Amino acid sequence: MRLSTKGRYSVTAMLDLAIHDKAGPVTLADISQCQGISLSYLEQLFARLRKSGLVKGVRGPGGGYRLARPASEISIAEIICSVDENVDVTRCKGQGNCQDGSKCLTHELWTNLSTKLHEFLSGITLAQFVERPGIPELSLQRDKKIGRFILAKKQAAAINQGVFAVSKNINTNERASTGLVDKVSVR
Amino acid sequence: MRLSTKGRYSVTAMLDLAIHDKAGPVTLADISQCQGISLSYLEQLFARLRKSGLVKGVRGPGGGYRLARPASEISIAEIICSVDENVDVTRCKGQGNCQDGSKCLTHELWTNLSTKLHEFLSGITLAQFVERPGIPELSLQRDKKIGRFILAKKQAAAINQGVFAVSKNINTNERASTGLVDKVSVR
DNA sequence: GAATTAACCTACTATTTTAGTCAGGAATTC
DNA sequence: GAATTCCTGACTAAAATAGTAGGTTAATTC
Repeated sequence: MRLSTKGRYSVTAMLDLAIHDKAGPVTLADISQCQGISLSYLEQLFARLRKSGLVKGVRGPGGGYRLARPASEISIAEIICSVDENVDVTRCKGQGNCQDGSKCLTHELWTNLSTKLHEFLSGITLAQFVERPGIPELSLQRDKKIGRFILAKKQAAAINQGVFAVSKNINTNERASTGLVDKVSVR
Repeated sequence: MRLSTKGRYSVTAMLDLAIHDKAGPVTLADISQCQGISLSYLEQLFARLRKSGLVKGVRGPGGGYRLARPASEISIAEIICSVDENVDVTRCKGQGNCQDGSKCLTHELWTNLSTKLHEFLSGITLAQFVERPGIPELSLQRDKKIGRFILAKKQAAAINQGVFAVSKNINTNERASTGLVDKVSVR
């Protein structure tokens, strides 16, 4: 099991949008440069995110992408679903073809497990990550270094105005990442 | 994001082992026939499961595979980890190469998310699925139909002896599976 | 002890997915 | 009208997945 880079890129990019949301649209060129992802590839991903109604594109100079909804209403699950299209279901597609006529156990197992997984990922929102203490400041610091000056300026103003209020931070789970963890979800 | 068939096959096969565990070893040929998976492919998966210490092979006639530990001590996460090898981590491997010297946000985000996902999958054991009411009986019924007679016989005896006690059943979540759910985890 | 069963092992192959490139067009701002 | 940025579709190389094939070894049964 793994999270494709497609999914990872998307979540990361959306996080970037969420962090800079109050400061205005973020261009894909910025994200591309900052995260070392091909611009064209990002465009493909954002085409899907836009079709899913997660982001809004703003054309022309000063344009870019913004979140279509508040970060608190966008879950990790939604992001991943919009870029990963895996529509085909279990081996026995609904009617159960496990050699006999009866519905096979497998189907129920997977719908159950997938439902639980989806519920889990639905419970994590972009906002929960943005709201963690230090994140906006760290992001600003980084932006300045790589030359996202205009954005950094707008963002700094936003921070000063207290837009990035630090609220209930999520369970950080700082313990060292084991090999197992990496295998499960980070590709 | 998706669960590879590699992972899905493995979990399903392990579930089969768990259901028939008290009745003796299960052959890969049986699983192959029942689930329509290539025998050779199953062998490759079980080689990994064995190396991970999740199953024990029993050679010769009447042999097959058994769980190396009680089903209650084998989590879905362990199974998936043993067959999926994705060792490479996030883009910035530890030191953070997001154009500047500082550790990028992304890394923390993913270790955090992956830890949570792993914890989630670690919390689900094979036993939880086997113990759901009706599963052993349904499995027996199916086994009979496709000709797993010897196994079915042993299993029926086991059921009669009350080996498959129905204990606390897990949250079944019967609601219809949405497209979203399939996209998230079932490939 | 020969035949059978079934685990165990290694190498190869086709298909699909991923990740990326390229080449352009359309809206917006200056 | 020139620059900027989104937006679109078609193509491509590399990697992972899923499956094949052909064999060896250990235990059991006859």
